[in-house]
Amino acid sequence: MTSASTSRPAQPKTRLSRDIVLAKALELVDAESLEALTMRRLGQELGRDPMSLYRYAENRAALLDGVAELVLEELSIQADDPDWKAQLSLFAHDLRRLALQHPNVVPLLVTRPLSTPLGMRPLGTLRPLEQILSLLVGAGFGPAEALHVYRAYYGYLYGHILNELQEYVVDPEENEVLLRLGLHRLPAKEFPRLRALAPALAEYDGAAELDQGLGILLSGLETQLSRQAAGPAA
Amino acid sequence: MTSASTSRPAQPKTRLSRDIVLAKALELVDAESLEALTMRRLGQELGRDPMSLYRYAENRAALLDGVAELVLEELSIQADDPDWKAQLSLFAHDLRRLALQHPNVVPLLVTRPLSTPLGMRPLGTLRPLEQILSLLVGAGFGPAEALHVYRAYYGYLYGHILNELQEYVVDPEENEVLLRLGLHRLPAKEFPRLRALAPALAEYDGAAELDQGLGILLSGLETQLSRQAAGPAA
DNA sequence: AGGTAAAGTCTACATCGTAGACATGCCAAG
DNA sequence: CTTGGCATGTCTACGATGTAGACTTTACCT
Repeated sequence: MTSASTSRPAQPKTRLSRDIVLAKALELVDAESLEALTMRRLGQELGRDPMSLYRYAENRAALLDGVAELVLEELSIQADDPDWKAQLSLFAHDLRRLALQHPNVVPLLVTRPLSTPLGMRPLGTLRPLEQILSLLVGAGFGPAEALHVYRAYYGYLYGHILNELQEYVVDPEENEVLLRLGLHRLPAKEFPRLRALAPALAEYDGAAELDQGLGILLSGLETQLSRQAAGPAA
Repeated sequence: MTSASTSRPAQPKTRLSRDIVLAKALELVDAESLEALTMRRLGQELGRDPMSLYRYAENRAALLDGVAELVLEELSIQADDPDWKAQLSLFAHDLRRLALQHPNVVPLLVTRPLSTPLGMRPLGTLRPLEQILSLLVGAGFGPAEALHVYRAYYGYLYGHILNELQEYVVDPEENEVLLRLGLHRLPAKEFPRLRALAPALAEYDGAAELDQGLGILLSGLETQLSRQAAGPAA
């Protein structure tokens, strides 16, 4: 063997760039896990010294932010569609698909913002927010109402994704078996409902569930807001 | 100074126990952060060798799970209340209060389950699920319907909490200023809506928002499910 | 050809989780 | 009271991690 052993997927020529680094980082996270994304490991994966990464991200936390931003950039929203509910539904399914495609990144999407005040987040992270606000205002909502709708919408959306990922088990064959096995550990006296629901847990249709919840929430919000706008107290 | 320098809050006598360890761990997480909770630091805080902790938790991850479980144990639900919507609303506000009280623990509550198949989670984590299912079945839902309602409910609830914590800024005085300052960084062309909403962002009433969203979602689910149960296709 | 700034590397250090051998304390059985 | 034995706590040590700072190499513009 001249230079490659088992996995050395990087030719030692090409110049590095932020995009290349982040792409490889995402690849690594998808293939293994968040903890597997260490500076040394990523450096090795790129055929470069780990320290070279610091030219493209201030530190590891920033690198993680970069990965999250990269994923979110795959999303786009048609901000001028007058049918806001359809557009929000579309966007929701896009995000859901993304989450299922990059499950290991979801913890980042969900927790990184908690340690970063809103105004300081990477722009890519804030863009969806701005676009959705724009969509809602364009559809006739007042700015404050739009914020209101956005919050309920995003809240439910993120919650649903977390829910679905929690119930998602990798191996589709042994799914039921594993599930029952896991549940079997639970004391029967204390967890009768949960144990009885094992089969129902196995046949979970995430997309349908998302649709239903969103539909209810959004049309509910719509009627409530329009009623409020019609006759509020002065 | 005889033995204490700045902070040595542990008398070297008392026997350790899992509860003591977890309580101190939670205290530390609340006072500082998740990353501050290292084995060495916690050992020092307890006046014991770091390695002694391994008698009470297999490893650091298990310790984190323990902290999450400890927090969730503060919750309780009245599973025999026939007014399920009121009970769910109560529980929701309990959880919200808990999240605001222990914001640093929320990432744990949200992400730890992602790496643990449902059946393998600490029992304390699963108890709310079981109790809510019980509540719903007791109120007349079929088991599958109950699961359905639970998912939408918990999804929205967790989403709302994440949302609220994201917009929560610590210093209540400089709140507006900081917020505006943060937002001021955003390019005006690209983020007009967001920048204009700075004042609205500042006066966020989490409890009210939670109530409204939950109310809409739950009553929507109720009517939809009852309609479904009345006349479904065979 | 030369010079300058960027890109990449090397070395070193503090800190982390934790394995494994060891010391110490406590309680029950003799 | 003595003597086990087992649970509890400690010590030492190792490999891995993030990253600072000084250095070398490379690429490009004049």
